Amino acid sequence: MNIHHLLSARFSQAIQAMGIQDAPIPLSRSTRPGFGEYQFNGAMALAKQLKQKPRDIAEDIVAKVELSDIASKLEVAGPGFINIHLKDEWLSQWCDKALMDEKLTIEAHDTETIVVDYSSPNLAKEMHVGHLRSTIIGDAVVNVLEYLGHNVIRQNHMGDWGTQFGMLLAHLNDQLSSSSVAETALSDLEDFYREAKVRFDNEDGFADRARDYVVKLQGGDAECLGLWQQFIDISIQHSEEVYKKLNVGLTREHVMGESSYNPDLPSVIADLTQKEILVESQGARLVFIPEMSNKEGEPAAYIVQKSGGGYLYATTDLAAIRYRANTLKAKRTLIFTDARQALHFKQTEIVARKAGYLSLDESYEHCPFGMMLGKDGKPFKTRSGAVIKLSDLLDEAIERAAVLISKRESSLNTQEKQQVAKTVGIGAVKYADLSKNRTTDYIFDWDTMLSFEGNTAPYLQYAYTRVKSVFRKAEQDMQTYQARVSVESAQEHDLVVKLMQFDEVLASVSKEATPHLMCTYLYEVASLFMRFYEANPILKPGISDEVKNSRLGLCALSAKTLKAGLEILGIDTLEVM
RNA sequence: GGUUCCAUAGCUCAGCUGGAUAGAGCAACGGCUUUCUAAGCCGUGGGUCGAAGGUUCGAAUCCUUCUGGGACCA
Repeated sequence: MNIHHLLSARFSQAIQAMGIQDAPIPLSRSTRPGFGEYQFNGAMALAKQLKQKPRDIAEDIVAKVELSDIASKLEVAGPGFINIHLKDEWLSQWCDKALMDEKLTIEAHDTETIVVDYSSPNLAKEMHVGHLRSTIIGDAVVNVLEYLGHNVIRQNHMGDWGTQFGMLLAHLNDQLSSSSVAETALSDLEDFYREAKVRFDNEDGFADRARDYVVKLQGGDAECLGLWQQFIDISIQHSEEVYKKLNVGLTREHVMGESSYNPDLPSVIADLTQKEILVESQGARLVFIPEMSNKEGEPAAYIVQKSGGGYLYATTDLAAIRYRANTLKAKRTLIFTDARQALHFKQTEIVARKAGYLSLDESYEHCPFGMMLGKDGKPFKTRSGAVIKLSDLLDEAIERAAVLISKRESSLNTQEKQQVAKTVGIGAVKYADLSKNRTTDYIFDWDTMLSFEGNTAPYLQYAYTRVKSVFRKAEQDMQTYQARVSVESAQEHDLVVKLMQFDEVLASVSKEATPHLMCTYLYEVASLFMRFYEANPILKPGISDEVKNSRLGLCALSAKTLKAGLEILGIDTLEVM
C-alpha cells in the first residue's frame, strides 16, 4: 500500500474531471500535526491558469475528489492548501491486511535486472575503513532492491590487477621458496605489503625483479599466474571474513575483479577505433569529450591506452559496462565509490554512450559518498596516522558494546551477552554510517554511535525487543499473530500512518540509493511505537480482550516493520537485550 | 586556473518533486517508575538556514555573484 500513489491518483482524477489536463499533482506529507497527514498543494499553481482564486479552486477540488473511503476530513487552509486527514477505520482495515501479508502490503511493480557494483576493495592490501561505506551502503541498497523483487546482480569489482602485484609476487615467491606456506605468509596483508615495499625501495635488484613479474603476469606466464592466483585467493578469504563479521551478503561468487576484463581490453580499443571515437595522440589512445570542454573550447581527454600500450581503469570500466549491458542485461547499474571518482564516472558514461555500450533506457548511476572523518574533522586514522583496518574497527565496536552491556543489569549469561555485544556493536557502526546522507563527509564518533540513546541502532533494536517481550508475556507468537485492529488513540493513529508509509520509503531508497531515508523512517517508527507503548497499556489489568488483541496487532506490525527495515540495512535484531 | 560538492541550533545531522510557524538526536535544565524491559516517555530553552541579489503568490530548497572549506582535473 503506497498512500502517496493512491492519493495522487485520486487527485489526478479530480483535476481531470475539472477539465484540466496534464496538471502536476503536488502531493506531500503535511508539515504539522494539525494539518492532517498529507496535503495537496496544486490549487495555488492553477490559480493563474484558471484565473480564479486559489481557495475557490481548492474548494472545487475538494468537492470533486473521491476520498470518502480514506479520509475523515478534507479542509482548505491558508492560501489554498488541501489538508487530508486519514480515517481511523481505513487505517484499521489496513492493519488487518498487513498482519496477513509477509511483505507488509508493499505494491507489486515491474522488476528489473540491476547490477550493483560495491565494496570493491584492493586485494593487494587489507580492507580498511575506507571500504566500509561502499560495502554497507551498497549492501543496503541491494537488499532494498531485492525486497522489492528486482533481479539484482552483485558485482564486487575488486582491485586484483596492476603493477603493485609485481613486487608482491616477487616477495611471495621468495617467502614460498624459504619454505613458508602462502596462508602464513599472507596472514597479515598489511605487513606483507609493507615488507614488499621496503624491499622494492631499498633492496638491490628487487625492483627489477618486481617489474619483471609485472611483465610476466601480463604476458600470461603460467607460474606467475599461479602465484597471483594464490595471492588473490587468500586475499579474497580475508575479505570474506570481514563481510561475514559485517553481516554483508557478499561472497566469492560475486567477485568480478578488474582482471576479469583483461581479455576484453584489446577489443574495447579495437571497437572504439572502428567506431572512430578514438584518437591517437603522442602514442596514447584517447577519446575527446567535447561535452566537457573548458572555456577555451578544448575538450576533456579520456585516455584509454597509455603510450606504452598499457590499459587503465578507464578501459576496464568500459569493458565492464559492455559486459553488464550485453551479458548481464542490466537495465540499471549502480556503482558505489567515493565522491572523488565522480568525474571519472561521468566521463566513462559519456564515452560508453558514444560507443553504444549503453542504450538510452539503460541507466548508469554513480552513487558517490563522502569520506569518514575523525572527531577533528580530518580523515579518520589511528593516532599515529596509519590507516585503520576494517576488521580492527569492527572488533573495537564489539568490545565497546560489551563494556557498555556489562554495566547493565541483565539476566543474560556471558555467552548471550557476547552475542548481544556483537549484534549491537556491529549494528551501531553500520547504522551510524547508513543514517547519514550518503553524499557528504561524516564524522565517525564512537561515543555518539554507542551512546545507545536517540537515533541509533540500539534504540531500534531495543524497541524490537520490547515487542518481543510483550509477546512472550502474552504467550502469543508474534510472527503468526492475527487480530482485528481498531485504531482509537492518537498514538495508534500516528503509529499506523507511519507503518503504512513503509512502501513509500522503500520506493525512495531504491530510486535514489539513499539508505538514510530508511534509517530516519525506522527511527520514527520506533519512536512512535515507544509513545504508543507508554500511553496505551496492553497486558495491564482492566484492558478488555478486544483492546488487548488490537494493540498486540499493532505491536506485531511495528516489530515486523522494524525487523524488515533493519534486515534491509543489514542490521540484526535481538529477542532480548 | 578549470570542474564539482559542501556551508542549517553549542555538537552530530534531517529537511523529498519550491509550500503554512525550519525539524530530530546529543549536550543543558525540569518532570515521570506500587516497571507490559527506564537502552524508555513527557516538557523547557536554544536559529539573521554562510552573504547579497534574482525568479515566484511562496525560497533552506531553483538561478547568478561573492566568501569560506573539501575533492577532482591539469
